Amino acid sequence: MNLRQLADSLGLSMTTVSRALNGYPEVREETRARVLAAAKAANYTPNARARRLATGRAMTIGHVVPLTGREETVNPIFADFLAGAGEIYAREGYDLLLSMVGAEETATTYRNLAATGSVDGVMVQSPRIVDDRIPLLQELKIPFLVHGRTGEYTTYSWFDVANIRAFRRATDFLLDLGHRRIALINGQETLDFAARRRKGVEDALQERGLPSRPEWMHQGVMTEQYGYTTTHAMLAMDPAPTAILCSSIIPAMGARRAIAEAGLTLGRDVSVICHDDALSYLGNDALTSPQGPPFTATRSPIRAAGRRCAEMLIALIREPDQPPLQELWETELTVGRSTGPAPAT
Amino acid sequence: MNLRQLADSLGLSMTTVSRALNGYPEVREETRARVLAAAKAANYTPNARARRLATGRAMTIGHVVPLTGREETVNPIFADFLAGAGEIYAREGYDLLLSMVGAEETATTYRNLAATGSVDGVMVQSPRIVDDRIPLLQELKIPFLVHGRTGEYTTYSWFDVANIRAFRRATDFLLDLGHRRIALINGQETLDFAARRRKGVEDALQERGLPSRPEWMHQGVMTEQYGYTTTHAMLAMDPAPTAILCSSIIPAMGARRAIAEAGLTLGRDVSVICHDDALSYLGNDALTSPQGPPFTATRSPIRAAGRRCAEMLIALIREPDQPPLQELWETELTVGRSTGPAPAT
DNA sequence: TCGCCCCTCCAAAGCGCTTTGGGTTGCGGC
DNA sequence: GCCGCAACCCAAAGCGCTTTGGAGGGGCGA
Repeated sequence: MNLRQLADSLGLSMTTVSRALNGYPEVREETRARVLAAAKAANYTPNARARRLATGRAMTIGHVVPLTGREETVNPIFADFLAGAGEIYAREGYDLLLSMVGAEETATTYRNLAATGSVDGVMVQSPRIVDDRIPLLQELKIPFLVHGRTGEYTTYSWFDVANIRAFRRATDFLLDLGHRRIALINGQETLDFAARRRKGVEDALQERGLPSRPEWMHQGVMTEQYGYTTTHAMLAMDPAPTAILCSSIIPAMGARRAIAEAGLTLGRDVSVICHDDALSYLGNDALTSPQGPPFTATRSPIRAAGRRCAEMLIALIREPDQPPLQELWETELTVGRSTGPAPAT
Repeated sequence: MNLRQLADSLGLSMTTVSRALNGYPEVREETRARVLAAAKAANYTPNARARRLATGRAMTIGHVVPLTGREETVNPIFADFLAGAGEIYAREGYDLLLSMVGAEETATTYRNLAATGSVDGVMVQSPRIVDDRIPLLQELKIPFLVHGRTGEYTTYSWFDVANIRAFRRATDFLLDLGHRRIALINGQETLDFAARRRKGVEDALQERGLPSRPEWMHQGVMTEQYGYTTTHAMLAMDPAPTAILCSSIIPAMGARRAIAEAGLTLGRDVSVICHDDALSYLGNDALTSPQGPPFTATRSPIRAAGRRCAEMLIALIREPDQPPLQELWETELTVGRSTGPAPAT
């Protein structure tokens, strides 16, 4: 069933039927009702391909998720981010076009999406400290929103969490507990968010006149194994750190494993704070444990971020000539069972 | 730059240019070369929207990922599965349309995708024991591949791993180690794969004349917390199980946490076997640990499954009238450090 | 030289929708 | 009775591509 057949069956023109269905005012309410009833009865849905061509809008948003590292690891936050964004897209009638490619191919991918016109806008994730995707997308004149930020960030739209403040606060929290030997297990510091987090840690240390010791400042792809091996190695040092900051709950779980394996107790012998994106299958809430959540964490639900990013991007698509939208969310420090006063030694 | 402009600039018709670009034989090689050179110089890429309308093919594949549980948890395997599938789609020129919706809305979503013609085929994931999506898609006459299987599974195309055999084998492994008190932390048993895994466990127990004790057979959404709370509760029982099978590495990590917290040693006091989908950020390989991988596991890389599923689905799209494709992969039992002989008691 | 065929290329007709630019009709005001 | 204006509705022109059904011209055999 297509528009022409529906129009013929109603004895109306395609124009009128189209207008009736799309809510235009030039059609009598009685006629509109007839059309809607017939469309429903015939189970008619406009062909999206034709509509996209006719309107020039793809009603589709592209997410290009970069795979990182040799193993092409998928950043685990991305599933929940997508779930959040997808909620909004579905509500607003947008489709989601997903493309997962190695970091080197992302530029080509964006270029292609723009050239073929298969999307109305794109989401940019995990920006690097220097990231050519942003000038590229500006050149391509395609609406985009950056989740995170980098470089000269007054010229484009972004959504970010206050990474420096979050990690500064977390470090202060450890310092206040008496910790002086503080380590960082960070994401890859070519990524902007990781660089910021490191700065937060260093700022806090510096303010108290403490050096940041290179042998305790680690960066890498944030897997569980990475957290494990790094912690394992650091615990063998003399002196060993008494507290560890982790850039994500996943390496934090690896750290926990290494600590347990070394016969130490988390939150007593070694403290751990991580950033918690509130991943749905790695919950860190207190629900099930009356003593509080397992990890002390800087918390910022990634799913909510996905929702907000989607809203902002859609706003940009609808009103392309507005000034850049920028939004910075604070994180929340939730105290859990993974931190405690620095051991006496 | 569109096709007409390119054709005009070359002094050729749109027909010829189109044919030259798409590799049709009715064009002289010299002309084709000229066209290709001009297209490249002008940075011409055909408009995908127009092409989709003209060809009637969407060159897009839909993935409808069901969110499960009250928290609308995203199954963690889905990111790596998508990464695998996306690799193949990119290679074959297909786009990936992603839709994440609650389990109740999946039917509507499929119906919509079919009606609007925005996809050429769809991937069905996490089939339930009775799943109305399969008859629905058959009725809609849209090519689909089921990742997993259910019901009368001769009539449609699917890809699955041998879940019964995998968990039967894992249970036998524990039994051979002397364990007699064996627990299962399973996924939701309305899902077909979870039901099969349970059957595998029960078959193995039954063969040795052992009962499967309901208080040790658990099912739920496979989060880390779920593994933790379930294990925590079981360890407080008298007698407590000496071995636990987990349906995924994520609850297994929760189990490990509960075991450590109870002052017990994994692989000595309590053994754990899990199914390992080889998630990229939760690696279980031996690379970094000479004593072997952390968990003994039935292993089946989900990313490879994604690749294979994509290949099969594309084959179905290209040749819709062929008999159903069906493929069953075996899992591999990798022995790690989480299992050991049953304790003496 | 003629006729046929093959090699190249082209005009035009879609694909199924939206949207522009009118046409008709009916009614109130003068 | 005529004009102007809403209120409704329509025909047709796209959107940018693919594809059908030729058309023209050169080479070859008769």
